Amino acid sequence: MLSADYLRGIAFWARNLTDDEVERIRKTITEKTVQKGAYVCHRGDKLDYWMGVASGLLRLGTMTQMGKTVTLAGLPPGEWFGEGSILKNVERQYDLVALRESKLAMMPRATFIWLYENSPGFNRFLVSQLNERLGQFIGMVENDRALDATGRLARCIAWLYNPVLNPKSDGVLEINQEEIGLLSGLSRQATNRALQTLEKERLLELHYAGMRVLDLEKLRGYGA
DNA sequence: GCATTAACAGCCG
DNA sequence: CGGCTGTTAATGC
Repeated sequence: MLSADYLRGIAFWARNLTDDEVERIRKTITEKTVQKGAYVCHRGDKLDYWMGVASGLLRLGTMTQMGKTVTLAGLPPGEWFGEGSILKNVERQYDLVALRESKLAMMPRATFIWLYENSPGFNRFLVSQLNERLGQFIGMVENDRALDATGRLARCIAWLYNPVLNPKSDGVLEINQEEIGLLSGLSRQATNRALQTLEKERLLELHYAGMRVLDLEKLRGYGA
């Protein structure tokens, strides 16, 4: 069973809840581990859980008819997702793949609905999360048409670093070049070149299997 | 040209 | 040693 402290560590929204609320829901939340490359769900699945990334990294996306992968978002630790399908009680709209071994926290639909109907703190969180997502996707539509590889990579890094959606970020992204490439739709080699360009411009600092973000605003607007 | 795959040597943990 | 990184060479659109 998850402790209240552990839950608050992996779920930013739990800090908006009263102790009573946390006590009431934490018993209902379970965890599971998924292996690298495994699908968490496919488009069209009916999944009765709201899920959070406790550790690892997931990719949210779809396939075109040609079998080409389109990434819609990367989900680093601390992010929770699926509220759209839960609220509407419909099938999942997207595929979800683990890019490395990941641990998922799963909240049953009944618990989610209970929070939605009873907890003001939870609702404040939901509104800010939906608002943040909306802003991200609008930005994607505006810019993605004419961005070069470096621009797309910069955008992708800015996503993962989003402090509202991903409150656990402290400046260091633990993601290797292959993984960020998978999210950006670039080969590992192209990713490597783009990262070096961004480092030369001092927008980030490369580390072994990770990087430190130095200028989030410039990354977000790169090439626009 | 530009991006991708394949291959390899060097480095980090 | 195994995984990650930086380069280069060959190939495709």
